[in-house]
Amino acid sequence: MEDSNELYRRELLKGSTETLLLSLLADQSMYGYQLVKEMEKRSSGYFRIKEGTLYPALHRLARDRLVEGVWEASPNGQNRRYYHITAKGREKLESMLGEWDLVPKAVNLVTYRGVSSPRASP
Amino acid sequence: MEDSNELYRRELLKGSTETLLLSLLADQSMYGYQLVKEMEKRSSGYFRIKEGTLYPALHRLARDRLVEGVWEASPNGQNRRYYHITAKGREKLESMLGEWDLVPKAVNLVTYRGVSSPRASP
DNA sequence: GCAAGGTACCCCGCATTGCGAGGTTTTGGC
DNA sequence: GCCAAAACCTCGCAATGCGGGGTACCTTGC
Repeated sequence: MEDSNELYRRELLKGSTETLLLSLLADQSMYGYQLVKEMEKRSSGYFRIKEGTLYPALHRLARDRLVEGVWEASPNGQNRRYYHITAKGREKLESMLGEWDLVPKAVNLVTYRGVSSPRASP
Repeated sequence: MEDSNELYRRELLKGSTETLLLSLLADQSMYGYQLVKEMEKRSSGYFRIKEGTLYPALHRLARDRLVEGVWEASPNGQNRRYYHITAKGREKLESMLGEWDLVPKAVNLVTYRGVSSPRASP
């Protein structure tokens, strides 16, 4: 009875991938594979970004100049593409996190569910 | 500088439409047009579901037996299709809201952003 | 020295969703 | 009679996530 929820979750997470990637990259530069592992680790296994999702997303971010990818040789000699967040990327991240905060608030307005933390109030 | 955010929001909200609709219908039965207005009203204008989104979504919900649509004549005599949530729909809604709670938590784990409300404990 | 598995990158095609644009019928105000 | 609003609907596009497939390198065990 979990598989229907998996599809639901997939749809739910659409659009959030780029925000999450930018968040990680705002902290430190990483390469693709590392991003997958780090994401899973930090979210306690919740976010398991697939490679078929990751690389296209990184390319979009690069295309929009939100990150910059540079090939660098790792200590072992293997080539890795490290992604660095740009100034524009940081701006965008701020704006995205702002959106991210609004959504649950609006959802709570609609669903009512316990007036748990209406901390905002002039 | 708002239009890029609109596209982002659109992606962000993918998958949440059905949850929102079920939430409203859990409260009381409504017809399509009413759902649009009520959603916008309750969310203070944040959610403006378009008809091209609404009706397909309602049909999916009906197909999955989460809601039931019945034609009824309104006081004026005009025919409206009222949607009623089913028992299965209520179950599903619970499960969806559960997912909805998990997401922001996992996001906070990844983004760090202030350990604002770690209310969840043992 | 070599096979196997992990690291690390990538692309293609499918499924799903949200929406703009368009269309229909009925009601009500002028 | 006419036009806006209510109320329903469909079609095609764009965007995303992902499974499956492909490549190349490095490390480890034997």
